[in-house]
Amino acid sequence: MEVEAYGGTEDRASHARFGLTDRNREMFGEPGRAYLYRVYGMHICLNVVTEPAGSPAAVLIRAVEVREGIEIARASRVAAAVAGRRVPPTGEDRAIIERRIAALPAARLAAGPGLVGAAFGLELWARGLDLCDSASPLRLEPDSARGPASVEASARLGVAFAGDPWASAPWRFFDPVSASVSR
DNA sequence: AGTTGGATGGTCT
DNA sequence: GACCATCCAACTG
Repeated sequence: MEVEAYGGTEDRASHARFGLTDRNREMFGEPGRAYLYRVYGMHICLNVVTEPAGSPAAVLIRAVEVREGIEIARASRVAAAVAGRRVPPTGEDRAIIERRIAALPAARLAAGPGLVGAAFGLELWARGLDLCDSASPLRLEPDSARGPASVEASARLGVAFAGDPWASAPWRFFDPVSASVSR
């Protein structure tokens, strides 16, 4: 498990630094909803909106441990890899992708922000879903079967462009024991 | 083990 | 027109 916190207009690493735009609209909305965006033209990233409407902030879900539906997650990873191609992959290309993903340990299926989107088969239509609604197709639920996780903090990744203090703020939180963390 | 570059397109100045 | 809240394969040493 691995997450990163992003703040409002003052946080130079946050999408909210531009103020309200079409892309970051969800960050300014109700807490507990999903904020999704596309990065590098191909990956979908999932965030949880965390502050009341009007106060933009979100937590990026950078990595999770897939504990159920592992084969579904593998199939979603394959589908995402295939969909990311401009030209349709040949049968051989597809076989290579399938073999690579079949060989992945389950712990690595969603071990990165883009991989979380791929493993869950997320697309932009999931923007704004209420993650706290038990009827939502995408939601947060307590896991009573799991003990407390250990938590460590570090600087956020991939935000050097923001400069200090934002680039070095220790707002990445992860379970150092977990194998399902980006690297 | 560490570094580099390609894929790929929306978003913002 | 430049820049990404990324991932992976293909290099170097």
